[in-house]
Amino acid sequence: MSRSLLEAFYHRLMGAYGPQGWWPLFLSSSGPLYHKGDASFPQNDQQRLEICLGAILTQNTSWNNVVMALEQVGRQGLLDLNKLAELPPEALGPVIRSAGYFNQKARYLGNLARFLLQHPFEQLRQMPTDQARKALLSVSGVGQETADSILLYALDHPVFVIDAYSRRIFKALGFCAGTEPYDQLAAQVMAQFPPDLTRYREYHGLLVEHAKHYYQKKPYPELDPLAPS
DNA sequence: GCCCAGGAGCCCG
DNA sequence: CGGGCTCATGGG
Repeated sequence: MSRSLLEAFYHRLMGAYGPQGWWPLFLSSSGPLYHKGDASFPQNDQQRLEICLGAILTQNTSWNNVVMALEQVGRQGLLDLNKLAELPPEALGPVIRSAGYFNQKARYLGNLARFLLQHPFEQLRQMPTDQARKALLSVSGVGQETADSILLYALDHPVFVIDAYSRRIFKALGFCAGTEPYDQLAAQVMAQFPPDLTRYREYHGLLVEHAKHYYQKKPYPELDPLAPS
């Protein structure tokens, strides 16, 4: 994993697409969906919770389906930790139906809500990153990518999120083999691309945007138009 | 009809 | 540790 290539690619993406301002909020924010260059984001626990719910709901699922589910959550007044913690999965499932795997995800959301009641956002934010990560991973339904998304976007911990897109793109560009275990790939990136909250958020958002342009449908382009030389 | 989406848990060799 | 299976809706 070359530091200069990783850096160059970041700037190419930024030049092509501009700041992405992830994570998109629409339920708990009356302001803009995206938060370009806004270091004070997220601003409150309700926004942090929305990010956590989205991180679970988007597991192997297109964002559009997640939006529909989150709208139902809001409509039912369920953007609320206490309610989510107590609501039986059979009752929550139909609400998030559009996000798919709704029986599983209803359980996962309940697990996470009960965890967050025991570990308030402020506590998780102050905790050392690796300790907060370990705690999140103890929740059934929170795997590595979901944990890192929550850490990065909801808890302001500078961790690099590896997802199917970033792995696919880095592999195509020859940055990595593509078969590395999650932790190993994340560690390689973070060793070469210094931890920085805003840059990590942007890089992930940019990779997803780039993937939607060139890495959605097979066959992928022979040569990535933004490949740094 | 088919393929895929911003994965995770479980089981099995 | 790695691979295969299950979970499910909605859009292209």
